[in-house]
Amino acid sequence: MHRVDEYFKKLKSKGFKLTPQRVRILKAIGLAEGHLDVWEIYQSVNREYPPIGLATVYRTLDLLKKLGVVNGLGFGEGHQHYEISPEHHHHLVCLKCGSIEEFDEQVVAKLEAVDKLEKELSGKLGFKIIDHQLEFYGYCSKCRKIQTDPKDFKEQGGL
Amino acid sequence: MHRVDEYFKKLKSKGFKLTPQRVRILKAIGLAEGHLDVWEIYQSVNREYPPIGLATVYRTLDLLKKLGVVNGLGFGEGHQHYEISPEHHHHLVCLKCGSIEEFDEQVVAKLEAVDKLEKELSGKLGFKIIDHQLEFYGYCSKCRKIQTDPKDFKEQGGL
DNA sequence: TTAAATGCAAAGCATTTGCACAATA
DNA sequence: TATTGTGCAAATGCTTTGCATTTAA
Repeated sequence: MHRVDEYFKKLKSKGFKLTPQRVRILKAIGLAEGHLDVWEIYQSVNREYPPIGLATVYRTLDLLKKLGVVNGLGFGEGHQHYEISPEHHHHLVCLKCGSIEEFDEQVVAKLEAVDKLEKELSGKLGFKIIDHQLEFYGYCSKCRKIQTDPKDFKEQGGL
Repeated sequence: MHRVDEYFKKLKSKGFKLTPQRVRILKAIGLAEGHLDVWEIYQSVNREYPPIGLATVYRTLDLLKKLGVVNGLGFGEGHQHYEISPEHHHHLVCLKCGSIEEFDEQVVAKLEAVDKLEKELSGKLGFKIIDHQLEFYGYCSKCRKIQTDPKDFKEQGGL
């Protein structure tokens, strides 16, 4: 059974109604390749289920977030991207161009340490930890070459 | 010499002008206890330097971010909070009430593993890493007690 | 002196909200 | 049938931008 289907049960068990909109929004997020933002989710659902309002998308995401079913990720763009709550997620965020690369954990040593820490913290701090996110900030290969000075700043759209 | 002062030098050396606004914005962030958001920074600077515009705060933060001097942290509130770029920063973000607690790293085992990983990644991925952020998501002690169901949802302002 | 920076006000988006109507359980 | 959920459109709120003016170097 796919994780998304389990979440349908969770909604029902909590007394929320299982509407076509909610089902489709959750599926859209779950089936997407990357992390969709609100507008993309709206578009995606609209393709097969036209009469949906943007407000419904926002309200549903709000609900799903609070149920711990999806996570909203902010990358400093001014709006959020959503994903089905995963084990964890790691990103490389470029401070200049804002690009976001996901990196495969297997590229390097595992992050067992973080998982272990998560468990320890959960016990000690009275904070029930559901998920974590590790992000690295820096400059992507492209941006490492760019100079940052007042003159270029304007031309490059602020780098 | 305080790190903030070094950043003044960095600005100058890159050819940017050292205006009173920029100095005060940077100081406000550097001296603050927590992580200020744009409005708080604006208020803070206004107290001693009235003729400053909100737009200037935004533009300055943009510049400082791109220079790697400050970091914008998004906690899913719809707007960012700023801090002088630190070694690293770890938070506990409550998925229900949105509260953010910073946790003292010393509470538990150190996160050497993350620092080590940072170095390894820097070499392998062609991505120059400047900083990282580790966030844990879950429910704070207060919110663990609250029920999430349709009836309460409205009354509690969506929990 | 001159490019860069600022303030103000207008414009642009993203998100939230009120309310009448529709739909689930 | 009783709530809960939805769509629409208006309202908010945060952020960006254009332009005339000021200012650091």
